Amino acid sequence: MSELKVYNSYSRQKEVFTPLTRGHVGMYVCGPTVSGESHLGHARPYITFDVIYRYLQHLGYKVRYVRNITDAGHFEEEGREAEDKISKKAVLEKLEPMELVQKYTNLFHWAMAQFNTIPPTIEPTATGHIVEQIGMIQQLIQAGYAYEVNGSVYFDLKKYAASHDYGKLSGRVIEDLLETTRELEGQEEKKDKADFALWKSVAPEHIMRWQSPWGVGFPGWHIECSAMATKYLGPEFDIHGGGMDLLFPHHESEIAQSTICNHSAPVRYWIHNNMITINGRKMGKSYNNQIRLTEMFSGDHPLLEKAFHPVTIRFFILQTHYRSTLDFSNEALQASEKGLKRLWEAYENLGRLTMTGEGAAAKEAELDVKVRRLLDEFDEFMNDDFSTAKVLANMFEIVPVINSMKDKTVPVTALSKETFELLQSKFKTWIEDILGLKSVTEADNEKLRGVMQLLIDIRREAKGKKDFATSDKIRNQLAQLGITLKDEKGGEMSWSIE
RNA sequence: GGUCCUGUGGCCGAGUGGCUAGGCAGAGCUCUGCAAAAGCUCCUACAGCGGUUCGAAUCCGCUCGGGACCUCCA
Repeated sequence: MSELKVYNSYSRQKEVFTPLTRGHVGMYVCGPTVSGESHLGHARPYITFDVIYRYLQHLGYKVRYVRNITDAGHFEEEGREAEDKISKKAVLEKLEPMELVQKYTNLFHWAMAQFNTIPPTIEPTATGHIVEQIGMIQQLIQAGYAYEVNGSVYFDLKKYAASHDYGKLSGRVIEDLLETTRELEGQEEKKDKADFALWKSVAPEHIMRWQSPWGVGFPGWHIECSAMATKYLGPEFDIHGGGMDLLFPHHESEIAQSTICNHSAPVRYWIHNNMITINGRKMGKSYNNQIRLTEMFSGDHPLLEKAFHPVTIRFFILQTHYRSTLDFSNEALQASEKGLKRLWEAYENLGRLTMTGEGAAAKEAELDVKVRRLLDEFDEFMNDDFSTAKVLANMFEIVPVINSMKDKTVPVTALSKETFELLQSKFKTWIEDILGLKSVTEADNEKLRGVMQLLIDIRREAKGKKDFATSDKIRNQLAQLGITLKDEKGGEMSWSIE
C-alpha cells in the first residue's frame, strides 16, 4: 500500500508522514472561542480534522487528539457589553463570563455531535491552564525573549528574529512586519509594534481576570495553545492543524514561543484547511456574512432557501479538497443533499445484497477488475493528502454497479465472491468509519418499519386488483407526510423519508 | 502597499504535461397502470494573449478578474 503523504504548510510541499513515536500520533487542532456561536465556516476544520483523526486510527495509529476550548480573553456577548462595565449590579444581574462559556461550549458540542464528529481525546480549556501559561511566560522572560511593561508581558520579536526564522510558516518578512503593523491600543508600551502580548493587564472592572506575577490580567491567545500543546503532546509533536487564517500571527507566534521554551521547533507537520466562502468572500465576522450552524440546521436565515441536515454539510465539505476554498450556495448544498441521498441509498442496498452460492469465477471479468480498482484507489487517494473528494467520486462510480445488482439487471455473481465481500466491507468502513457519514433520516425505528410494511402489503394487494385509486391514495398521502414510496422491479416496494 | 493563493462545462467541484473525474441541473431512451427511483446514452470545459514542448487545463511570462493574510478570525 502507498504511504501517507501530507501537505506540510511549513515546507509548502507534500511529505511522507512519519510519526515521532512509532505507532502513535500527537495532533493538536485549534478549537473554538466560546464567546459566541459557531458558524458554517467553523465547521470545516473540525470536520476536516475529524476525518484525519479517523483515518489515522484506521491506519492503526493510536492518536492523541487535543483540541482546546478558548474560554479566556476579553469576553463580551452581543448587546451586553455595556453591562460589563457596571460593577454595582447584583451578582445575578451581571454578565457572568462562565455562563457564556458554558452556553456556547454546550452549543458547540451539540453541533459537533450533529456533524458526527468524534470528540477529541483531550479537550483542554484555557481557563484550566492559567498556571501552565504563566509558567511558560516566566520561562520566556528568563530566557530574555519577553519583557514586562505596566503589568503586561510582551514577546520580544526583534530579539527572536535575530537568531530564529520568524515568518517562515506564514511567508512573512520580519522587517516588513516591524514596518507595516497597524496602530493598536497599547502599542506605545511595546518595544516594537509587532511584539505580541503574552499577558495583558486589565482594569479592575473586567470580569475575566487572574492573578499573576505581573498583576491581574489574562493570558494572550497564542500562549494558550503553546502551553496546552506542550503539556499534553510534549515539546515536539506530529500534527498541528487549524484554519489557514490562523497561520499568521497565531501559529507563527506559537512556533516562536515553543521554540524558546522547549529548545526545538514544536510541530513536524502543519496542516491548514482553507476557508468557506459566501459569494466569493470568506465567511467570518469581519464581513458580517456568517450563517450560524443552528441557522443552517433550521433554515432560518435570509440567505437560506431551506434547512440543511448536518450530515449534508459534512458531505458538502468532504466533496472538496480541504486546501481549496469552498463556496457556499443553496444550489451547491442542494446538489450535495441529493448526491448524498443517492450514495447512501446505494450503500444501504449494498448491505442487503447477498451472494448466493459461488460467485462466478469472475476475477478476470471487466466489471470485477473495475470494482477492485475503484476500491483500491480509496487508500491511494486518501494517502495523497486526504483526497476525500476523489474517494467520494470513486464511490459514486460504484453506485450504478450496486443499483444494477439490486435491480438484478446485473447479477451479483458478475463479481467474484472475494470482490463482492471486499466491496461490502470496504464501503462500510470508508463511508461510515472514515468519512463519518450516516443516514440523514432518523425516524427509522421498528414500529415505523412495521407500519410501513403493513401499508405496502395493502397497497400491493390493491395493485394486484388494479384498484389504483387505493394504491395511489396510500402513495400520495404518504408523500404528503414526506415519505416516498417507490415501486421497484419484481413487485418490490421501498420507501424513504425526505 | 507587501506576501501568498486562485480563475475548470448552467451550478459545485477533482485534476500528477499525453489517458472518462465526480455530484447537481438539463435532454433522450429503457423499465412502468401512473408516478418516483433506477439503468443506459448525450451535454466534453479549462479567463485572455504569448512562450517552452512532439504534446499543456497542468510548466514559464504578461494582461485581466477573484480571494486570503498583514488586526480578532476556522
